[in-house]
Amino acid sequence: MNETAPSTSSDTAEGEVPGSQRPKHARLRQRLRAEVQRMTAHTALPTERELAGQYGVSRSTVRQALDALAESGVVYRVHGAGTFAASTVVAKNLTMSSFTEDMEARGLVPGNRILAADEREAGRQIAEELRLGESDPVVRVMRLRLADEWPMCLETVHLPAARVPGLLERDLNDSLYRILRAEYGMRLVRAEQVWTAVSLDERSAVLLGVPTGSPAFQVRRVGMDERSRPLEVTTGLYRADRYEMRVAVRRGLE
Amino acid sequence: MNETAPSTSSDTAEGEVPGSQRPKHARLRQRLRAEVQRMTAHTALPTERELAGQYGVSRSTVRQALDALAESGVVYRVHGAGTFAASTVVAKNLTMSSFTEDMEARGLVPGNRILAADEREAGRQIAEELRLGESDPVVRVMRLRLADEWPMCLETVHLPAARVPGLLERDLNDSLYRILRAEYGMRLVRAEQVWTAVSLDERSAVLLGVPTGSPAFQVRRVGMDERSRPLEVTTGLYRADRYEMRVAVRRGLE
DNA sequence: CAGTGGTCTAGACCACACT
DNA sequence: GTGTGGTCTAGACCACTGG
Repeated sequence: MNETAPSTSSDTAEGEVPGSQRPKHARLRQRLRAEVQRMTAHTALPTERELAGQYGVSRSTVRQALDALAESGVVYRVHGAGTFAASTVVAKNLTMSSFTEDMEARGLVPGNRILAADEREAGRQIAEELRLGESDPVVRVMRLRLADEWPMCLETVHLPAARVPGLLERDLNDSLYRILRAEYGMRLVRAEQVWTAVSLDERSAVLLGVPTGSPAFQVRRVGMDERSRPLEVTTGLYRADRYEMRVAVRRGLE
Repeated sequence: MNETAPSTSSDTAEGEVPGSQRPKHARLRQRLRAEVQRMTAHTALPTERELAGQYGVSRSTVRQALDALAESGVVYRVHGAGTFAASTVVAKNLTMSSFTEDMEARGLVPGNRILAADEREAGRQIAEELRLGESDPVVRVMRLRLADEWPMCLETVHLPAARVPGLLERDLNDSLYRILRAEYGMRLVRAEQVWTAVSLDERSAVLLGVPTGSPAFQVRRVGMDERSRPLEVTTGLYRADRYEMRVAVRRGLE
């Protein structure tokens, strides 16, 4: 990217921390995404060879950037013809995100009301999902999650107690996942989720402020680190009248 | 792949059509996936350089194959340490699939009962989603979809009539998407889906064989080709007691 | 046909993990 | 240190689109 010149002493420009140098393909991807999103749909981008020249990188690096953008549906490629801006993306790929991030992405202000926070035995199902013993202690946090002050979701998080000493003494009104990452080094990067549609029982309905029997989304998630080790189990109950899931999907390989 | 030897006359083995030669990275990915799934979790794969040697390809090609496997959660990589088999993947990435494929993936036998098949005006919403005029004709196909002979889903497909001449004279008990692809060259590769949880009205509940007010998944999908041009709009109503959605998700880039 | 994206190679250097 | 994955380059050829 920067200059092609051998070494003008400053490779990191504009107040960047020298050590935090991101790879060229990542920076290029970011720049291209910004430009593409200002283009009208189906407009052709410069060719890969042109981009390589313009940004002073090799064609492989350009392709690495474009691969990611094509993967997430920002551009599409037509073999032999070119690379084009895709239609305005209304739905993103489904990614792992916290309630806080999810609401912020929807333009809503996330809120929180702790209903319970305690330590208890794992029990059969949780133990199995977290790969613990049945009587191992787990921390349970139940929260009513708000969007613009209104009830949106009833959420229960289970964590291995051994991994999060002192968690119950902390302020849980913050994003729990920021705490887990910052204080306990738990980096959730993958999850397996099971979505089901349910009718709300009386207790849940009252908490969510809707009639008993109203439809709701139930999502059960096992969050894992990069090595696929389970770190947390979360169950969420979302009001169906206020929550929908938008997803962009692609045909898989072979 | 195969032998590194210059040309043993047969590069395409086992009854492959010579013209259908798939790229090396795709074949390697397939072989590696098969091997990895026979390994126990967290076992290290050979190094990238070893794999390159073993299969007679360059390291870049190995990486192209491994990138795809890491993306889909089959393996994970640890910088400086190696590449490892991930835990048994119970959920796949969410991909675009037809009802038929979906049921077959679940080990169920898909079935079909046509409820209606006709041509009508698009109307406002469909027209907008298919980028047609409001009074342009669309073909509508309503089907009750069965799994192991039992009602699973109520599905309504809308197609631009101009794109599918003679469709209504065909046997629609087959996979509709196979017909669209084979006969009309419509290649659905992307879709935007909106999932909601609903309570079934009386008419839908009767058709699905459950009590009125039972919970259900509703999914509305706009299917598109590689250039993001909409080709079909489908609405599905799934019995919540027989259908759940399992998804593997990852944290997005930046 | 010229021009585009798709594939592949060989080689270099860097950043990180593990011992 | 040694070895791993991560980044990047320069160049070659193929497959496809579109005039």
